[in-house]
Amino acid sequence: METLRERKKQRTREALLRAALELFTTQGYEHTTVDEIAEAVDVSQRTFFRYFAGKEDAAFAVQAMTEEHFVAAVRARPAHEAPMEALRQAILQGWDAIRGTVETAVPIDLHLRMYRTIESTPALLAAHLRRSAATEETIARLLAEREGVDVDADPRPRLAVAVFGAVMRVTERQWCKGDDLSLGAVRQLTASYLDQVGSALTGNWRADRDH
Amino acid sequence: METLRERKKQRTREALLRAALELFTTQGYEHTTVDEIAEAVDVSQRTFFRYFAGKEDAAFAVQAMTEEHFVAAVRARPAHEAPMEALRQAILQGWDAIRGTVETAVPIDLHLRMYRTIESTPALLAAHLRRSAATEETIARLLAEREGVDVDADPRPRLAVAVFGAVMRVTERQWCKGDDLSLGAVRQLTASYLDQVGSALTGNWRADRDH
DNA sequence: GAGGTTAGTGTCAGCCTCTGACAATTGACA
DNA sequence: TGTCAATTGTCAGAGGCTGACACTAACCTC
Repeated sequence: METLRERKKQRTREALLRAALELFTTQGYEHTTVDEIAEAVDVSQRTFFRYFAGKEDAAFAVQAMTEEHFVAAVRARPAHEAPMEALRQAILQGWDAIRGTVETAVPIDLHLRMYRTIESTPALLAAHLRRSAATEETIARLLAEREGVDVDADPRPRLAVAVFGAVMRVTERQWCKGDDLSLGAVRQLTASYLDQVGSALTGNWRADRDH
Repeated sequence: METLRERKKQRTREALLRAALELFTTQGYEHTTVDEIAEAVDVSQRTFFRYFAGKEDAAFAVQAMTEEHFVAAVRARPAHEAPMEALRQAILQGWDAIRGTVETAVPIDLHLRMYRTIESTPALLAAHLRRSAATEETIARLLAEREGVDVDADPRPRLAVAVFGAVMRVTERQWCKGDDLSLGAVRQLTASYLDQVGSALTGNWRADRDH
């Protein structure tokens, strides 16, 4: 943020991002045109595409930050931790750290509402799942290196990470459907669901149906 | 397939589908325009959109058949089977049944090559993951009903199905990357990876690194 | 501080996906 | 054979996205 130029650029980008998220969450992603976003910030449509690769890119700009944060958190876990435990700790601590990371760019409330929009917009949900898949690949390589196994010969890193990702997806989905759209709620859901994976796989659900 | 009209429609649809998949797999999905597909079958662009909701819809027309087949296979499993075992049997038997199901519409080889294209095309991969998520939701409800639990109150059905789906994704990915693009190869990979989930989750990979 | 350099922006033209409207064609059926 | 209905083609247009080029504003040097 040295020169006037850079500050102006930063401001334009943030204005575009905020306008985009605001429009997406209020009137829907599909019903928001790039022209509208550009007009709300009073720049040309062409300028929008100079800051974002497309509508989708704007929709996930904040998510991208939290993903990076999560990867860094996994990398920072002590080497003696078992893989799944490292992932669990990283995600739980990640939910706490989001507030600080995100709020530099966008109101935290807007970011949380955007989750709902993503979950209920087919095109965005698809993009979200693909992004998650990419992150999982990164994490799988990271864990494989940590544990000293070959990620291409041994399927266990990818399997473990995929299972973890699957639990996270179910968590997000349930969280978005509920009323309590707070960080505390998602943190609690995350821990709860991670604890139930084992029980879910053994598959004797009929024994105790009062879950 | 009674009237001449219906036969013509069927032929047009199959011609469009085959032309689309052929073009997608040879010159790439993004580099194929709808105009090209329509021209290859000698119909107007508008007609293509009367048969398919979009390029993407054409790309997944065959996958949609196999997904339905899988859901039906799960529904047909005996009630005494544990959930995960039912899924395992359904998918393994599904891989065998694909040949018959698919070949009525498209050469089996073309369908298998399409998997690779999907896996290597970001837009298609995203759509594929979303479709899988939708199928998983269907299966989760099915299993919940089978086991007599409430799918919205008890997270275990969704968790189990999500984990299963995660394993399938890793399997598909590895299969597409390899050389042997046959049904036997994917069947074997599927069984192998399903067997390794437990081992992957316990997370003591360092003990035996020779997987 | 004037003048040249560079970065960011606006404008314009164009491609591609997809949709609605209307007219033309073709199969179905009495 | 003539009417009816379904299928198709044509046309126009919205919306996402990109390349080219000119213009403006910030930067940097003298």
